[in-house]
Amino acid sequence: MEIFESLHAAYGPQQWWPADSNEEVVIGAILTQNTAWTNVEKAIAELKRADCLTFRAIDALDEIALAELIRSAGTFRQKATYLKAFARWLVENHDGELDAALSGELDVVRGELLALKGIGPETADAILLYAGGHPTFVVDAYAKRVLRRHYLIEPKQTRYEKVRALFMDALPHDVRLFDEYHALLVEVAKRHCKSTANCDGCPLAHFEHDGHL
DNA sequence: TGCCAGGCCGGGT
DNA sequence: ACCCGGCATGGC
Repeated sequence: MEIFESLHAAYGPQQWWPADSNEEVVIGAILTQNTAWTNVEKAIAELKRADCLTFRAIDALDEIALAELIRSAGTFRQKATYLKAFARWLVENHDGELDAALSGELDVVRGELLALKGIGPETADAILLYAGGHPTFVVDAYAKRVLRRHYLIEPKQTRYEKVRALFMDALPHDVRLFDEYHALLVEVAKRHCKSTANCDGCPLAHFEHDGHL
């Protein structure tokens, strides 16, 4: 866990996914697909203003009206469809109770989420970790960028499940660890692994060929 | 002013 | 299995 320890020593506890409810986590997870978080915040504010920040409300809402509320998040017609699909699934199969829907065995719930339109592997893992309290590792563009930059994965070996397995096989399955680790990878990527590398002061500067996570 | 951001889907090879 | 075009807003 050398990388984790270095990042943790440098940045400390992160408190990453800001939300007032588990439902808001899921909504944010869908809205943030390939989208800057600042644009998601505007959309969430619009949903809150319309009192539509729950899946029961979204299930009852007209899809076109929903799309208009979340316009600022980009790809808003698709995301409106995805939110409606999630709401319908939740109400039909779990009486609209998110916590109950996420309370099963990790792999089982993960499979159910992946079967939904608009829920891919990263969104599923974010939901499972941050709303469901399941120990699953969230792999995003930031994590891949950091790993590539430090030669911990091959340039082409960025298939989601492979990278996820890299972490899951090497680390204890602990929610707090996975939460914190993901947040720290985002932080170091934002500071040092943008399009142009700012390696000055990067906590990982000396980890170039160390295979440990 | 074009490029990018906390992806995913559907169709093609 | 993997690759690609489309989706779309707001910030830099």
